[in-house]
Amino acid sequence: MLSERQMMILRAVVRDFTNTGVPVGSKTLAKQLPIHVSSATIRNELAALEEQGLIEKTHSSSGRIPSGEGYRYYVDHLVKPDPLRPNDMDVIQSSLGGDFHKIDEIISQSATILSNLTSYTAFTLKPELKNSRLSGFRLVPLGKRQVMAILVTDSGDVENQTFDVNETVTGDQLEAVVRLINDQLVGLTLPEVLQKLQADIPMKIANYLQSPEGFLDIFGDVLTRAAQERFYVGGRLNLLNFSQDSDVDSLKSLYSLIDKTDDIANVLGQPSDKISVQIGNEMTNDALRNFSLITATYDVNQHGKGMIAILGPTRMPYSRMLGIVGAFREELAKKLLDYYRFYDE
Amino acid sequence: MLSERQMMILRAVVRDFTNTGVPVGSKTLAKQLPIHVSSATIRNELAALEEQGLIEKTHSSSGRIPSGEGYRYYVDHLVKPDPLRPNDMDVIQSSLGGDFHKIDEIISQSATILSNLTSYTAFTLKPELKNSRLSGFRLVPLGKRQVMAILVTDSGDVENQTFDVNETVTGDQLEAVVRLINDQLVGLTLPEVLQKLQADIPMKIANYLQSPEGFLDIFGDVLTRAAQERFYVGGRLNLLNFSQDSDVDSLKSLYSLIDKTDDIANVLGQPSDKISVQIGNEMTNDALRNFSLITATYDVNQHGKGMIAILGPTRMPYSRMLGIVGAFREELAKKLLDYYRFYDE
DNA sequence: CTTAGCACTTGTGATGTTTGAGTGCTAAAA
DNA sequence: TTTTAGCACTCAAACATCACAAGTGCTAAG
Repeated sequence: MLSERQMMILRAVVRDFTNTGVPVGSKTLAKQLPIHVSSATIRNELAALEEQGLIEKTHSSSGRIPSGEGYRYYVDHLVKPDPLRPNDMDVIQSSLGGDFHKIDEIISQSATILSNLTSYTAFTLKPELKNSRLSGFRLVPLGKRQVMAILVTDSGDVENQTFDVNETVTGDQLEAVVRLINDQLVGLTLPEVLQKLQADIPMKIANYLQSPEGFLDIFGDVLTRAAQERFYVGGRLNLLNFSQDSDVDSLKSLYSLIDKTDDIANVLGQPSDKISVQIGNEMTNDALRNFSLITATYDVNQHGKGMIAILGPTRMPYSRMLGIVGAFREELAKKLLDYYRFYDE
Repeated sequence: MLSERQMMILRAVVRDFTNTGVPVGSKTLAKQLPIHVSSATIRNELAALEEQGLIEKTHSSSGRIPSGEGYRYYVDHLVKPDPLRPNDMDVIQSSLGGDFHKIDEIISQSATILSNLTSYTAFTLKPELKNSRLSGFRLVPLGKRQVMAILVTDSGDVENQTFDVNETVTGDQLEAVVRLINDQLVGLTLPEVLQKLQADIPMKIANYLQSPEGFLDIFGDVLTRAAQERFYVGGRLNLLNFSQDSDVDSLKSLYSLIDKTDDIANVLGQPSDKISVQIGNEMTNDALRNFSLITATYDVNQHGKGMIAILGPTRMPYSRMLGIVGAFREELAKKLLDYYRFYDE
C-alpha cells in the first residue's frame, strides 16, 4: 500500500523520467514537488518505493527510474489523460475530414495520423469482420487470357486477384464454376468456406475444368486474404528513433514482427472497451522489452468494433498518449458513423 | 596511365578492403601479391596511386582505401565477374521454378531472391510499359453500393479499385459511363488518356452523372497507378546492416527514398544493355554516399526490357555481385519467356 | 518523523601514456 | 633508374588515471 506522498513521488519520478530520460534523484524531486520536505525525506520514501519494486537504480548511486511494475502502477492508479492540444484536434479533424471512397482508406489514413501525432508507430484495424460471410464471387474476363477473381463478403470487404488462364478454358466453363461457387458457398462464413474448399468442392469443380488445381489455388488465396484481419501500420520509420544503442538485430526482429499480421494480432491481444496499456516487460515478445503498447477499441455501433494502437518506447509520456488515443478513437468512430450513414440511406 | 603493377596493386587494395573493411597497408599487400617486392616499393606505388586520386588515407599514417575514383577504375578496368556459386544457381532456379499466375509475382519474387543472394537491397521492374495503351475499362457492381473499377492495358497490366457509390446512381448510368470511356479512350496511351481526362471527358460524363467528380477521381486514380512503373523492393531490412554509426536520419531518408517510385526511378537512371555500376559519390542523392548501385536490364524480346538492381555498401565485393546480377538477368529473362510462351499460344 | 551532515559509490569526461600499424624519406644496393 | 633497408614520425585505439558531480545510505540530533 502506498501513502499519498509515495504516490505523489512515484508519479513525479515517472513524469520526470519520461520527459528527460535521465534517472531522477532526491534533490530534483524535492525541488519539484508541491510539498516541501528535504531531500533526505524523499530519499527515505524512494527507498520504500524501491523496496516495493516500483522503482530501481541503474547503478548503486544513481537516481531512480520506474521499473516495469512502477509503470504499471502509474498507468493503473496515477495517470490522468491529458486533454488534447487544440492543434492536435485540428490535425485529426482536417486529416479525417476529406472525402473517402472506401473504409480502408479511412483506416489506413488513421494509422498515419496517429503516428504523426505521437511520433511513434501506429496500428489500426477496421471494424471486425470475424463472422463475415461470403456474399458473392465473380470471375471477370479481362482480355484474351486474363481473368480477375473477385470475392465479396457481407461486411463489404472485397478481395481480388488477377491471373492468367491458358486458352483451353472457355467462358462457359468459368461461368459454370462461378455458379457452382455461388450456389454452394455463398452465405457461409469464410472459415466454413475454406473448410469446404478442402473437402467436396474440388471434386465438383472437376466436372467443369480438367485441371482445377490452378483455379483452386487462386480462389483459396483470395479467400484467405479476405478472411484475414488486415492491420494498417503508420510511422514504421519512427521505430528507428528508439532502437537504443542501435541494436540492428532487435530492430530487424521488430520490423519482421510488425509486418506479420498474425504477430501483430498476437501482440495487440484481445480488444477490451477500456484503453489498455501494456508495458514492455509484460509482453511475451523479447523484441518489445523496451516498448509499450497502448491499445483501444472504437465502437461503430451496429457495424462492429475496430482497434487502434500505438507502439512507442516504454519511457513515453503516458498522459499525453492516453489523451491522444482517447480522443482519436472518438473522432474515428464519428467519422465512420458519418461514412456509413451516408451510404446506408 | 597506370602500369601493370599499379593496376595489380589497385585491384588488391579494392579486393582486400571490400573483404575486410580495414584500410590496407604496404606490408599486407607485399605479402598478398604474386610478385615479390618489398613493402617500400609498394609504398612508392601507393603514393603514385594516391597522386592520381585512386586511393586515399583515412588519416595521415593509415593504410589506404579506394576513393570513389578508385572504385570507378576498378569496376571499369579491373574487375571480372565471378562465376556463380553452384549453390546460388540452385537457389535461383528453385525460387523461380514454381508456378506463377501473374508476371508481377515473378518480378516481385525476383526482388526477394536477389536480396537473399546478395544480402543487400534489391529492386526489380517488370518489362517496360511506357507506351502501353488503354485496352479496356469496366465497372463491376459488387453489392448494393460497391463498385469495382477495373482498367486493363494492352500490355496486360490490370489496376483496380473498389469504391462506394450512393444509391442514386443506377446501373444504367454506370453502363453509359463505361461505354463512353471505352468508345473515347480505348487505344490511346495512358498519358493521352490522362490528358483527355483533364480536358473534354468531364463534360461528356456530366451528361450521365449529376456529380461526376467522385467518379473522375477514382478513374484518374486507377489510371495514374496503371501509368506508373512499379518497382518491387526486396530486402529492405538489409539496409540496417550498413547504416554505419547508426545515423538514424540518413537511414530515414534512405527509406523514404526507396518507398517513392519516382525517386527510385530517378536514382536507377536510364537502362542500358550493359550492367552498370554507380558508386556512391557519383550519385546525386546524399543519402547514397556510402552505397553503390548495380543495375542491369533483362531482355524479354518482343515483350520489352525490364530492370533489376541491387543497392549495397560502396564497399561491396563487386566481382561476386556482378556475377550474381549477370546470371540472374539471364535466368529471369528465360523464365519470363517461358511464361509468355505458355500463355501466348 | 524529519532533517542536516557526512562518508561512500559510480558514471562521465578530460587528460595522459603506450602500443602498433602505417607512412615518407634518405641513402645505399642492384 | 629502380628497389630496398632503415629510421624517424604520425595517429587511432586501447588503456589508465584523475577530478568531479550527482547520487546514495546511514547516523544522530531536532
